[in-house]
Amino acid sequence: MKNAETATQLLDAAQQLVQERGYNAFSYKDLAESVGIRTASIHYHFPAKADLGVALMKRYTEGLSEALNSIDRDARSNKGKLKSFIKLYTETEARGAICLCGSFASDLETLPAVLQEAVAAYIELSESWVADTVKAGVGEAEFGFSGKARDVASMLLSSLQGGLILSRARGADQPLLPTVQRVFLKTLGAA
Amino acid sequence: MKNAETATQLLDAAQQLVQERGYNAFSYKDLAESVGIRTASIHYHFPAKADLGVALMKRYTEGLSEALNSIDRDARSNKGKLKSFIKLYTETEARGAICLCGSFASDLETLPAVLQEAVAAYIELSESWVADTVKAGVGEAEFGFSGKARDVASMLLSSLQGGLILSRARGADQPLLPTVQRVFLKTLGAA
DNA sequence: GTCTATAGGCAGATAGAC
DNA sequence: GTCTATCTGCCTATAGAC
Repeated sequence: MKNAETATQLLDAAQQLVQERGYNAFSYKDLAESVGIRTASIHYHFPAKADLGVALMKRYTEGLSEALNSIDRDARSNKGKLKSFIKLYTETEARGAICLCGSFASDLETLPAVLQEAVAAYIELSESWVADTVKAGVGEAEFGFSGKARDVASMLLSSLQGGLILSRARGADQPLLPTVQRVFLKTLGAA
Repeated sequence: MKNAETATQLLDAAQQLVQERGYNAFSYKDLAESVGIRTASIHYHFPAKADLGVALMKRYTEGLSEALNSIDRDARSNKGKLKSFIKLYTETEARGAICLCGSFASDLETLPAVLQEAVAAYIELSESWVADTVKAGVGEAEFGFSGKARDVASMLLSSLQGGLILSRARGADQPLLPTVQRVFLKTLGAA
């Protein structure tokens, strides 16, 4: 039986490294130093680096799925749901990091196929949830928006991913995501 | 005197590699094979990899500057200018690549300071040009948009950068940038 | 300007002791 | 589960011949 605690520590440290430096720019040595074990021990939990990458995306996608369920359960309005969704990214921006999925996506061509597919699945999950939420808001006359829900959903996801990347490069004193939220809600006719 | 032709070939090949695979995911060996020389010869033109990166961003930023001058000279309307600007990215999407600046930005934390600054400068150039163009369009009553020009400019850049990254991951059959353009122009009240 | 040869270090990964 | 030891290969970079 694997030691779940070490595996979790490895995933936590690896996630931070990928979100800060990128999948190709961190090594098992970096990870070993973060967690306080030797590189050879990491291979016990994740035989190859690709296995670690797949486990990261799996956990991240499950986390998103749970967060979306939470939002659907708790939020009072479709506008509130979308704001809660955007908040998931705002927290990442505050850490000066980028989305795990966005980080993998920017290294896409260097990734094994399973990992590429995991990236696509994460995007699809996000996009369909946003589109459904927009549709619901339009149907309930909460948003004045007229147009394809899929289109604004794509736009939102693109601007969140790009916003995180540009925000970090511009500096912590000029956050972009509040602006993304403002413009997006205005576009929806929900401002 | 350096052989300008080889240096240009190296920059061309390196730019493609960065836009496809990322700065940390290509090597002098890859580059040498692309151009048909030995890795040691690359060091004659670009002593360290960072020098190559800086030269890439310098050339890319100068290219943008020239493209913006061209657009300002030729376009008939502010809407036309913005469409020409977006077209610069559409061509990148068609190649299945991402923006050179976006690629560097996603690896930001692993870059030397000069390169980080070059990334920030490229973003600032783009953003201020878009904001100025939006302002002009609002002033000339071409756009119905009311709000901060800087905000929509940030939004557009974020969605273009993020759009390229997500588009590649979703697959060539579902381009995102036409959608980005449509939603953006609608937001501007220019559709 | 480009080459061969080589340095020195780090990458991911495996074998086998404990 | 974690360790030491080790492998093989690739990385950036340099020295010096041509």
